[in-house]
Amino acid sequence: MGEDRWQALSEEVAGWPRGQRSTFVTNFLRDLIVSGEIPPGERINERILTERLGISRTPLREAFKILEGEGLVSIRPNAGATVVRLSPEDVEDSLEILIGLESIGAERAAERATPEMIEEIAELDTRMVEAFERRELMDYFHINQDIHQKIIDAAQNEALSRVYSSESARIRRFRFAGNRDHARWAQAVAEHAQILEALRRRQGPLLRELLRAHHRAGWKIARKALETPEPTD
Amino acid sequence: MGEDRWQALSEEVAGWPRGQRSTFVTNFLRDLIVSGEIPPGERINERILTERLGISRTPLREAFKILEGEGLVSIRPNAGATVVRLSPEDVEDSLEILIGLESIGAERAAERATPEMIEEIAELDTRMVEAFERRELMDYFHINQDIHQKIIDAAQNEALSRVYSSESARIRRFRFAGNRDHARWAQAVAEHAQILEALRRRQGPLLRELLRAHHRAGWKIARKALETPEPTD
DNA sequence: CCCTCCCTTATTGCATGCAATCAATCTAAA
DNA sequence: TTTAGATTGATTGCATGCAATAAGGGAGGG
Repeated sequence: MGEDRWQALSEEVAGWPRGQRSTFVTNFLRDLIVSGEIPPGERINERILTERLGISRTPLREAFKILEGEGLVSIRPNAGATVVRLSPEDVEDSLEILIGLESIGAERAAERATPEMIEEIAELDTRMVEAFERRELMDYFHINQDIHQKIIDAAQNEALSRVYSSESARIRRFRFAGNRDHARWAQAVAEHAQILEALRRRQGPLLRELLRAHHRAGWKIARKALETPEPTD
Repeated sequence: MGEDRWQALSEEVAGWPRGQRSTFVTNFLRDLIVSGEIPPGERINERILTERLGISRTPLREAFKILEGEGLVSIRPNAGATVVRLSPEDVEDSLEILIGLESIGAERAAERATPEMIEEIAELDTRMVEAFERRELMDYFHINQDIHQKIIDAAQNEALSRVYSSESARIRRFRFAGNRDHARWAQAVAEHAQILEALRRRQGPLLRELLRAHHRAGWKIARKALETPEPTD
């Protein structure tokens, strides 16, 4: 559990404004966790992080509590915070919720999305296809996430956006694996074109089914990559 | 915003164990908020609460962060924590999510509930009918909440249980209003009998539709009670 | 060789102190 | 009278110190 992992982030966060320290640490830590930079099962040492970030333990510990609420870390009394280790079943559980939420969102989005929202999603789709053609997986992945969140947002249900975003973050790392397979990647791009078209034509039920199939197919591939169990460290 | 509200809870929490203080304060505060004892829009004063509870500000502030994540309070820098004020639209948004989640849960529960789980729900249902006959609204309400959560739990999807529980808490206070109308109350009890029957017979789709109708009917009544806008204080 | 107990050290949980910020009141000039 | 500015008190954000606990390691007995 190398201290060297934290070496990189020396001064980069100095001077976070008063009143937002815990928020910023939370976002920072969440990124490290969902990107997999801090691996599942790893204990997060308070002292090392506070020294590297140049903040005190108080806002860091507040961040732990927030991330615990999001299901990203687990805090045991006197044993600190560890990154939660999700089993394939946990991921599948979350994915089932996400699909359910997107189903709700899809029908509402088809009804309520403004032309501007649809246009914004269309632009993201264009950028995503470009990223695909350049074979920039990371870019592609982020734009992809963004599109799905924007479709949800188009439903204009704040609770839905909040829950979806939080649940989505939990399993982001695992869904990334779904794009490793190149054939699947190309297929996903094609599906997105259909999804956009259904949204444009405001075909709610179709949109719902397309999204459902899209996720299931992605997960089928991602699951394979996860069959290799993570190290128990 | 009387300090007297907190008068009651002097010594009752003394001696909360190390390592669980913030958890306990969180639960305690959540109860006060979802029950409406701390009204929406009210600012929560740290000093008063810490003095009454006999704890320091640190675990209390951690509780604020957790509750903010749950959408129950809002923290503004240098202006402390205030109980969020939900509009009828916010409640309806959350309710739509809850209905969606219960739909997922219903079908899974019908497939996966163990006989023990169903039996437990049946016992709760009996107790709920008794509470109805004794006209004990508060008891009834709590058992009712418990039944819905247990149905969800029977789906054996941890993410679902977590999200449902959190989202349910957010709008608990508002759903309470749905039972004020006596005709509706009796109707709700009858619907619960059908719901239990569908679960026993493992009729997933039927269970789903019964729950959906149950919630919609409850909300229709509750909504009336909320048309009277809350004081803007 | 292994197991148990004790001790040391690292780390956590929480209380508290200090500085920054906000809010309310007062003063003075227009 | 009104309003801009200053001032003081209350409250928050964060850093830090101390006590409690856990984790690790060695000594001693089996």
